[in-house]
Amino acid sequence: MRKNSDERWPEILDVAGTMFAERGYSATSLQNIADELGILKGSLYYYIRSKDDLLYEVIRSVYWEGVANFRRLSTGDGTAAERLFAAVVGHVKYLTDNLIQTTVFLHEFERLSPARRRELSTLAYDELVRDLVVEGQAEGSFRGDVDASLVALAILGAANWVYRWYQDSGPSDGAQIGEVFADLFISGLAPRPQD
Amino acid sequence: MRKNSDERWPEILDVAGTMFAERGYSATSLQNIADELGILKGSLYYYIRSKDDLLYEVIRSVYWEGVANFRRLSTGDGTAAERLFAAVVGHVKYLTDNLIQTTVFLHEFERLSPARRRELSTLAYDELVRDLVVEGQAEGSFRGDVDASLVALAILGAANWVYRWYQDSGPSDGAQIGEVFADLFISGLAPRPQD
DNA sequence: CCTACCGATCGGTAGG
DNA sequence: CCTACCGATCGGTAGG
Repeated sequence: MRKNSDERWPEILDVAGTMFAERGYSATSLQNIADELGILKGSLYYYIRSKDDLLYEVIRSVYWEGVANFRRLSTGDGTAAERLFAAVVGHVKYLTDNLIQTTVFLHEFERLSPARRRELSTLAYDELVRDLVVEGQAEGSFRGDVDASLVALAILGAANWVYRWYQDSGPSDGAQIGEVFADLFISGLAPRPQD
Repeated sequence: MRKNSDERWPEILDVAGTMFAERGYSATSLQNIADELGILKGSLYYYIRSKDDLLYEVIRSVYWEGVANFRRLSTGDGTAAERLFAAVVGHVKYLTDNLIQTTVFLHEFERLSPARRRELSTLAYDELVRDLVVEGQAEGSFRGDVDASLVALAILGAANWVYRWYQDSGPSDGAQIGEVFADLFISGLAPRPQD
């Protein structure tokens, strides 16, 4: 069954993403992907120039959409606490709504070529969260006795780790998980009486 | 240069662990490991029966020692809050003190054969943390309006994620990171006025 | 641990 | 010149 390129390319990205998420990038051969698509392995080279291209393309859109989503939520109206809440909820929801691609991004990022790793730096997220924490500390809504960078890494660790255990079958969905996590961190960041 | 088995075996585990942590299990060939050791690939089969054996042996000891460490800290004397603090600090310190093996455990766990994955279930950690949260809620030192399992996953996410960004060159060491994280979560779990 | 290999599969490319 | 592949094979490597 011949398909035109407009139909096939998203299908390739979908199949490759699913297999990379399940077996890992290095353990997935182009033959595996071609078999799943019902085409010959060599035919994949009409769409890509190398296996690394395929990993890059799977990660690229989920990365840029995710950063844009996070930036929009973290730079809106409201206090830093309100924006941190919205950003954490939105980030976890984005992750669970795009679980396969996010899993590939978070688990296989280091398999990208060095040049592509620099392009899609994970530091973007770290900085957005850290800036929110710094703002909240300046506002006085967050305690000032903790290092904002470490707090940002704690928040992103808890949120990103969701890809390791989340199941669509429940009991909680992404938004619910995000709300619990955001509330926990914002409570933990509340200014203390002795400050 | 022939070495006896007592010297060579830990050397094999060290080299394999380092390469699995850096390149990933699937992207590391037995030839890579043999080259680094200065022996022939086929000679590795004097020590192992399969490549999976090597991954298992790298993960096994760091897993069981880590669980024992965590259990000792979480079931000692003191309140649930005190033990959660000690367990988080000890867990992060254990992770950074054994960064290579812990990275292999946390990143390559899914590459183990299904039987071995069942043997080294990551649920052990989840349950230990959840039990601490439940105890703290029963004691009244933790708020009761959050799901203990979700809180446990947030704590383990933040703590385990450390393997993704920790650097021995600083600025914080494992114990310092653990103290900030533990304090943040324990503050976040403090009973609220309206409860 | 080495020598001497195996069945199969790897990522990638040839001409048409 | 292009799109959308094919059958066959390249040099090397996989686990055993």
